[in-house]
Amino acid sequence: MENSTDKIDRILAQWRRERPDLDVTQMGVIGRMGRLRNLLMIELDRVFKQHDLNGASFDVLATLRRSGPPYALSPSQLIEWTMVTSGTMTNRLDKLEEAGLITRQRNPEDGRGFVVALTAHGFELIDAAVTNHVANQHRLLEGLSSDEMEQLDGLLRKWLMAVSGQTGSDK
Amino acid sequence: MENSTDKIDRILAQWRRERPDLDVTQMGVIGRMGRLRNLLMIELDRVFKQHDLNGASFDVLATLRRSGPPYALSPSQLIEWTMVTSGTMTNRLDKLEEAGLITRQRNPEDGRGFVVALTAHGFELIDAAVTNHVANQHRLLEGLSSDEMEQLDGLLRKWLMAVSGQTGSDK
DNA sequence: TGATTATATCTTGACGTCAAGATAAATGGA
DNA sequence: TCCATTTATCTTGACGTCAAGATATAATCA
Repeated sequence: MENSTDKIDRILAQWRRERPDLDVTQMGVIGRMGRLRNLLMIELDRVFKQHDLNGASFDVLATLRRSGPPYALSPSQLIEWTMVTSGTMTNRLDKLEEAGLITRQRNPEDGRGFVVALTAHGFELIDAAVTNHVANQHRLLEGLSSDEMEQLDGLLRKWLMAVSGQTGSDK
Repeated sequence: MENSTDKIDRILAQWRRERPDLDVTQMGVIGRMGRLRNLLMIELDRVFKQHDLNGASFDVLATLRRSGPPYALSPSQLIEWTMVTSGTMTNRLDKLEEAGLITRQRNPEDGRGFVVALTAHGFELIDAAVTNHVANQHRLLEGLSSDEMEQLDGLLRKWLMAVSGQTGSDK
């Protein structure tokens, strides 16, 4: 017990044997983050599925919900918040519209644009889903103390800022 | 300056306004990790692309390379290391075989199986790619001190272990 | 030995995503 | 006013992934 190793440790050990010239410390951090992210996605999807949603549809509905009344945004605004391409957003909106969770109306003030709004059903559904989603996230972080969680958040924030700055993304 | 906010902070602020009943601290941590992961993937892909690879093909070739001589594994072993489904692996191997980076031969000791091996070209390519990949990872972590990196790794390890145990995945 | 069960891999069909390009409407000068 | 440019969104085609099921071989056991 203790000092237990995981798959990432075994990968790093292999590299150190085969390529002792490389310092794979960073690979460990990045690899562990990737694995964790995948695992978390699977767990989050479980709850989404209980509401007939997936990560993509949840993302759009949640963005509309938290934007506040009248729970309506343009596709462009949704694209900015969710950081997907316009093609992806068109596809997501098609599905959500067909499911009766949103409406898509032409913007009377700009003939090029649309206004995407939550339906009553969409509102109820996302409000319930978010409640369960947040509870699920709490469960997934039970393994860390609040101090550790705060520390982790600080480090991730710093890292994210650094990489964003370096690559000119986000804002 | 200082105390700067990012997109995640703005999302959390919206939730706190619209749903003050929810504690979204955990959402912040998970969200920031997701964004960071996406950003990192984009940056890693840049280097993969320089070698005509993507994350999927790099993953397979790297697994074969670090397994050591004779740089050969079964599809099942590759599936276990890379944690993808068999259908995904078949697809990846088809592409790599067509590109001349691996060979796929029937296993003489088990008629159901195959032996996937790096070609000479595949070996050279992945060895060069890994060198650049590791340098790229170093660059992406320049924003953190080695102390911070170590701290982060420890927290991620603990979190990963907790979630893995909770969900019975990984090993 | 023959039948059942387990294993290794491939096949198929559906998804969500992206890049690139097509439309159509709005904007900014000349 | 008219044309060139920009903006908002949709369309198309290609990818990588997964779940479910199809095959074929191996292992087990009655």
